[in-house]
Amino acid sequence: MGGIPWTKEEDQLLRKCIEQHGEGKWHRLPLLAGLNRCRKSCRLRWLNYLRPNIKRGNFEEEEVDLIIKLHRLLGNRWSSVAARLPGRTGNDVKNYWNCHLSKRLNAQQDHQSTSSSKRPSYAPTPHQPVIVFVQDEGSSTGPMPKLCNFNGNGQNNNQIFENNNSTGINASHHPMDDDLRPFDQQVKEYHQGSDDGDQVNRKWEWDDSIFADMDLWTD
DNA sequence: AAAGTCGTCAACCGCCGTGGA
DNA sequence: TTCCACGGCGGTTGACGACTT
Repeated sequence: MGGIPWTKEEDQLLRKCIEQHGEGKWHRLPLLAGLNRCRKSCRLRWLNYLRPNIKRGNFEEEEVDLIIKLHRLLGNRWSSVAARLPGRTGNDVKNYWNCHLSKRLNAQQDHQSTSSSKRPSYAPTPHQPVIVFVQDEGSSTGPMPKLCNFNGNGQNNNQIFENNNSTGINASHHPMDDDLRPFDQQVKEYHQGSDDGDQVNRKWEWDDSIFADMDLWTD
């Protein structure tokens, strides 16, 4: 393991302390619990192992499917992915991805890249929904992320896009104007560009909008 | 049976954003 | 405005068990 394993006695002390004082105040917890561990270790041990309702064991097929879909939408934001998987932690999801899925998907991508036409590395596979940043007309909040589908040439499939008016996408806005840079970069710039000082709420706001869109897509 | 290799996953590390002083 | 403490997160590490040679 990557550190000193927790003993049953330490787990007991941590659990007892959190039952008494509640979650949070991690900086005080080692002292309160009488543990010779740093605040981060205590928090991690609780969140990844001791918290009630944590699901252990193999991932089910539905969970794996969901992880793949969510990762496509969110990238390596493991805590956000895990938030949609009841009982699973970000660490679990991350480990599962690194051990199982990244290799599997890389192998698939290698196979695709040798058998299909040229496509930019960040471009989606055909009919794979991706996020584009759309400036809604009359909106003062700046570009918002929306799901969009692509055809096999790496171009937007307008048919699907325009049929998806229920997502709130402005059909008069041509999707090819949208930004197709790598997702992580767009997220970073999106947050950097925020000037309302409420980035956390805003992040969840658009996460939810993406999932609302995704539901429409998968229905 | 022994040695070497690989896969898994708990734990740690370092960075970032936030809020309060 | 700056500094600092804290919470939170993703990336990485490394021990250990399983598997292969």
